[in-house]
Amino acid sequence: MGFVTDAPDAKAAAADPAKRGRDRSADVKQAIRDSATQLFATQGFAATGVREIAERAGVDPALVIRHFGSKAALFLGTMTLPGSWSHAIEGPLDETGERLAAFVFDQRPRVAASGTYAALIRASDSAEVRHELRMAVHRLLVAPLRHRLEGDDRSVRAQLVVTQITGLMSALWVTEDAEMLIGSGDAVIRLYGAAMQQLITPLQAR
Amino acid sequence: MGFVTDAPDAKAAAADPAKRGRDRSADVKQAIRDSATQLFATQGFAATGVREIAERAGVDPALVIRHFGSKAALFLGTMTLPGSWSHAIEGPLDETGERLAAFVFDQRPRVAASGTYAALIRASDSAEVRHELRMAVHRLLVAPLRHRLEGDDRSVRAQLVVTQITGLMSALWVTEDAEMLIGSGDAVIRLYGAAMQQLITPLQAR
DNA sequence: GTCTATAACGTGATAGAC
DNA sequence: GTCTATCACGTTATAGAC
Repeated sequence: MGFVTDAPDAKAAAADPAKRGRDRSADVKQAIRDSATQLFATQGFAATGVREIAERAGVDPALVIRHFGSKAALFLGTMTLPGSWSHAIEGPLDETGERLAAFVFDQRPRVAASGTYAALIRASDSAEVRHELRMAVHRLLVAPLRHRLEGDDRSVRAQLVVTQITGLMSALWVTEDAEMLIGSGDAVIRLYGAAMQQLITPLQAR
Repeated sequence: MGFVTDAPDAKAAAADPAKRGRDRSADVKQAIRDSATQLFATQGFAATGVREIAERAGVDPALVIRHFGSKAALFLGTMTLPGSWSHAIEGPLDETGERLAAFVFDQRPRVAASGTYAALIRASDSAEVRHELRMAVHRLLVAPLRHRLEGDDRSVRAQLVVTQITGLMSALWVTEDAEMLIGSGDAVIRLYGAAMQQLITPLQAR
């Protein structure tokens, strides 16, 4: 397979076999968590096997289940959206649209963010994953953004700006729309930023 | 399970057992296709079994594979986005944003459109599905829309309007964002429509 | 008692024999 | 076209090591 991202042989990162009992157990659990995070984010839920996670962590497959209950629970426990949107949301209000677009655009190579989002969307047939996803998006994006808006329909507008953001994330990370990448990032940021700005600070004009 | 949409017992729709040879074979194939379309659109790829598809079509499970090669190929062959966007795209240009938003919003109860889109997105870990999805979206939305735009950056703008559309589809059909439904459809259509209009007929002002 | 490893079960998709 | 075998999967039962 071969991943570009990091250590070619992260196996046996499991634990110092010299350790015993609770110490080693914690290490094993962490090794499983790390392995799962990597694999889920790069391959998704369905394509990643429990045996594969275990092998990469250097432990027995049964341990994965014993420690986390099920593959689904492990997925839910590890796949959490990283929340570093504060800078994009908290700057000057009249350029927030562009900052948001630029932020999404710049995350492209980062597997932690883009891979996690894609994995969650693709696993969203589970009601639990959908719930997790909605909560995370609300906490990280909708709520902070709504807090900054002024005027009418604040809630709906915040929600809709986030809908635009997730649309961009989907295009870049889920369906991987290549045209948009070559289509000059600058234009994307400027134009999509303006479209979001329309809902952040609405113009009276029409 | 119980589906709200249609015939409670569509089983044995397979074929008239009196028929022979090529005739019956075509009927069987169609019955499998119908069954698969229904089930994939309501339950998604992973949750739908070959046995289940076969039972609903009234045929042997092995026939499903024999006729379509694999479950994945059957999925690819049946899940195609319905394309009835013409009205929304072809009306007066200065209200296209609202028409697009309204069209998406009104599709909500229709499983054929919403379920198919959700199923495709969730199966988009397959490179083939991603390709299929991009082609369909381009053919149904990006190309017709770009054809109607004027001014600079037509291609990018068309692409970005479609990004907004898919964002709305994701929110309504994939993550199933409930707040937006109660959040008064009228406001959603008006506001999101305006945001799309921003890219369809850009204002010079700022 | 607690953590780990072996082996086995049930179910899924699919391939091959008839 | 139908039946049965195969193989990989998630998961569990159970026994071993400290």
